[in-house]
Amino acid sequence: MSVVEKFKNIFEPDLLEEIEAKANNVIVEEGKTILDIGQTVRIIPLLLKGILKITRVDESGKELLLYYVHANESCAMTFTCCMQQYPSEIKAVAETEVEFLAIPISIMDEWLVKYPTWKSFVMRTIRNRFNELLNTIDLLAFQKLDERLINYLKEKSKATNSTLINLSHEEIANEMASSREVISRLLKKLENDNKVLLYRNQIKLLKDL
DNA sequence: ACATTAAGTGATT
DNA sequence: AATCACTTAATGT
Repeated sequence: MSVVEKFKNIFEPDLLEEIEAKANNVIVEEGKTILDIGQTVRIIPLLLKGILKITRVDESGKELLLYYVHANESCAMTFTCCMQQYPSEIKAVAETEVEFLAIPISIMDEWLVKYPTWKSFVMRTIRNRFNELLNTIDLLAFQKLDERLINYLKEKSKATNSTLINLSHEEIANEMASSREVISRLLKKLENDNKVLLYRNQIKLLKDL
């Protein structure tokens, strides 16, 4: 599907034309880091295909999942970072093979005044993400780890479009900034409640999770 | 058969 | 809920 077709309901025709003219099509293979902490944001990614995983990393190298960017979305953090060329606070990894349009940040300002649909798109993605982050903070602050784990598994399942999760308990623990033993115990509990099936490096999600 | 890595468990803080 | 120390199970060589 062409770019124009994909976004014709969102952006005005003039803008679509300019996107076609000025944006580069980029394809990144699974697992590759697109943007690391400290790097300067040079482009705005407009996701066409695949999923980006956005994480924070603390001093000791532990990762905490912030959110996923799905197709037809962009990353709110890049908007906020790029305006004034701040280095990135976050890390973006291609969760699957990813295809996106790279829009040079130099024309961001121009588009914001020129195209109302671009402005509302930017505002909308920032607002959506902000709400989601508030939600995440709620989860961290008030929700118990077991609920967070269920949440995590569901998100993962949605991201990979499969109920079979290919992760070790340790990998999950790292992404949730927890420890392997705790995750193992919680998963065991979920298995006893017939919510999941556990295998080595694999977790099968059952319907009534 | 052996080594390595993932997962399970009890005790301690 | 995290960490430690240890056991058990699965997997690769």
